[in-house]
Amino acid sequence: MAIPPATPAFAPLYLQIKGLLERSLEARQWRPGEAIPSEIELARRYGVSQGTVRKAIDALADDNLVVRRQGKGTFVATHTEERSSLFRFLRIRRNDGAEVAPVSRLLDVRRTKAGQDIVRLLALRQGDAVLVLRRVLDYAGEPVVLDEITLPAALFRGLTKARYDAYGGSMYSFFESEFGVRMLKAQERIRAIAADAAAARILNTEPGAPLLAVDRVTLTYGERPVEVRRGLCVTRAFHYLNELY
Amino acid sequence: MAIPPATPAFAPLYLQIKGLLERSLEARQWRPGEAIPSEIELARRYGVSQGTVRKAIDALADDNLVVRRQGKGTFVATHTEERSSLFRFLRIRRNDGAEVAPVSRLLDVRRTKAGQDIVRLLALRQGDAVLVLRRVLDYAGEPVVLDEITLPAALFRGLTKARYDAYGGSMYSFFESEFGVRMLKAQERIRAIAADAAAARILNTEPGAPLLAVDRVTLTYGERPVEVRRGLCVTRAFHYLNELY
DNA sequence: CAGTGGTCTAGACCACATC
DNA sequence: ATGTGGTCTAGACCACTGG
Repeated sequence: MAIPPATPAFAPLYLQIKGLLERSLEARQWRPGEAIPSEIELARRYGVSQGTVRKAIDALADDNLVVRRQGKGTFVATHTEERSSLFRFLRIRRNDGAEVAPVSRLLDVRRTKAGQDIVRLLALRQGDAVLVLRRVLDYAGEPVVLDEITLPAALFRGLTKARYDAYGGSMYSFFESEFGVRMLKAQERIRAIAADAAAARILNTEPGAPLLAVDRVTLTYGERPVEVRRGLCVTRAFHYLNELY
Repeated sequence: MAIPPATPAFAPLYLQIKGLLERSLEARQWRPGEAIPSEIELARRYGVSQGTVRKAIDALADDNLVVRRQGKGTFVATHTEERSSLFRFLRIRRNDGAEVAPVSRLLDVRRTKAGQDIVRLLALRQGDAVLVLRRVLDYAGEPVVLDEITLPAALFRGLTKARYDAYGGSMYSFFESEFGVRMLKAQERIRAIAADAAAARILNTEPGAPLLAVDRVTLTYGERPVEVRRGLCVTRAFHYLNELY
């Protein structure tokens, strides 16, 4: 132990360390996919024991902010690598349960002013600009999900359809590597609705057909909302999977 | 340290301890809501350090099998106490987000032979008997969810409508305290369907109206399935809430 | 081999609950 | 005052990775 904490610990020491590491991650002090310093090095740096750093990193790993790999190190979590991370935010499964990766097809990108709901959900100011993306997820060539994705324009300067089309990889991987915006967690509200004519056409079904409507608000560091998304899903051959525990 | 483990630890020691504790829980060595022995006592009993027992109990707490309370002890988790545990398995929320507890109204209990799907999902044998419960969840007097709950008859001997009606409390609390069956985790598959005439009548909506169909398989100790449930939900004023992280 | 995270121990002290 | 879980430390050893 080198430096005893001056503050009598409003929070436990390991949570303070976790907070410091979180701020470093947010500041992109280490890039996604990169290793952070070893536990021993961090312990030395912060003047605490290795056990305390360990608890801090364990907490970060629980939050999916970093990934531990025995013998190698601890790495900044990324949407770009690891096939598994795709299904963390994609809960749609084929009815036989298989984890099939869909093809993402961007229909259009449009720029507009945020409506009242979006202003509230994204914590924007009245009149702020947003980008609205419409995209379809195809499974084996069949359209299954129609997403309308709303983003604060200020955070995604230069996002165009051409640029996404040129990029290979998932939407969140695109956001992370091209705009430095990392989606960390989300809240979804799910309802059943009847398909309108436009959605029915795109999803290759009939108007009035029951659809799953999934309304998502996605958060980045500091609980800041950075995406609002509505997904419409045809659940004939697919379903939304959720684990309760 | 008293007894060094004879086996060279196929699993880490703390996971072995966790397994032993789990078996004790399953055997109802301590009743739901009761305190388990203190960390120091367990460490003495198993001949390991307190830190190892601590990691084992932490893992059990992560699985929601026990609840830690500082200064008091560690308690066997129960569906009977704690309002919060209700919403662990009930994801329906009012559109304004409020956690309102519904009133559960049992329509009927019927005994029958398990069909092919149920045999598979509940790991039964062809011809085994099951109980089928139909119940409605009312929110402010309005029917919102219609559940069809299928249980292995062998585990729920003596379950009747009268007995449930006499019992105050949630369904899982009823199962736990009256039949010793504890629901630990579940998997849900969610789809949008059109209401049939029967469901529409009970849920006070029109045939063909879009409904959320939530298919749940619920597991107890040892990953054994003990409940299959289909919930139909009118999502006009309500939705299904899910957190992704 | 050295370096990393993973486990285990032993002991000190803190925070909380109860009597 | 006592007993509980919660934090923190220091050090030993294990298991995995890669040069």
